Amino acid sequence: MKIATYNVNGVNGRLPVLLRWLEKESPDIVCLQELKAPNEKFPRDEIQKAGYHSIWHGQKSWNGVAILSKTGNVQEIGRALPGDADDVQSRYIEAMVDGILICCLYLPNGNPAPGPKFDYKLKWFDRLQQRAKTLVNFDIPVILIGDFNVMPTELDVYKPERWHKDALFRPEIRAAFHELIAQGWTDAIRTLFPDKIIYTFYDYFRNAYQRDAGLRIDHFLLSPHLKDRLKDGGVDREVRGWEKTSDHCPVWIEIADIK
DNA sequence: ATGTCAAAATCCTTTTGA
Repeated sequence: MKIATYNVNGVNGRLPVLLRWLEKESPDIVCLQELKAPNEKFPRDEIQKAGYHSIWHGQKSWNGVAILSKTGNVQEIGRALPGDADDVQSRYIEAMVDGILICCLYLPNGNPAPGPKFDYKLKWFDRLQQRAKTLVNFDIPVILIGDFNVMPTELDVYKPERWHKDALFRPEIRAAFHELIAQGWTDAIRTLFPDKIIYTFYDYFRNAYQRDAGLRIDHFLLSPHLKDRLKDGGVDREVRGWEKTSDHCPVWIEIADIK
């Protein structure tokens, strides 16, 4: 089973790119982030024509997450991260898909830091840790998937010394990510490729993609049930070079089916 | 400090978030 994540940076503006990639790579399950569309403007019909059932949690202008499935065997569990009833940002959706609990998330960017946006990121991260602490002990496979807006280590940044004060790399944020991992989660891509430089995002500025000046911020965190079923993974880097593309690349993993 | 991109409001140019 192939599972992918893709921060599309506007699901309608990037729809031709999304459909072209779905056709080419044909993942079984896809998590999307940054839909930048209200619920009524999600392109359900076009995605259905491409062979995918979808559930989504949209919002006007910003944020928005969705889960796509080829089988349509999807049971939504929730569409808000517990812990703050006043949080109106659409950044989380959770569903059982083909026997796996898929948690699609778009963690806040947090810049500029310090400031209220960084405080919101820290609080959101704390809520994610709380939810994850419950999920990691579930007797079913669980994956936390999406744009975490965190580079976990210096290997995940093209020039780490330039990023120490950035909200994506500050010590507090890296510490939060490592605390999350310590609950028992497996960073799938880093586990497959322990020493490899892998980026999932390239800024639109200064020809970052052409210079390979990227960041690894899109992650799959596997619960203990799935650790031994991880077969392969990678980044569809060439998609970042397509016309009218997102600033993120699609990322994917392959999970062995249950025998 | 800079740079790019897309979409909304301030509405055909500027502001915003990333």
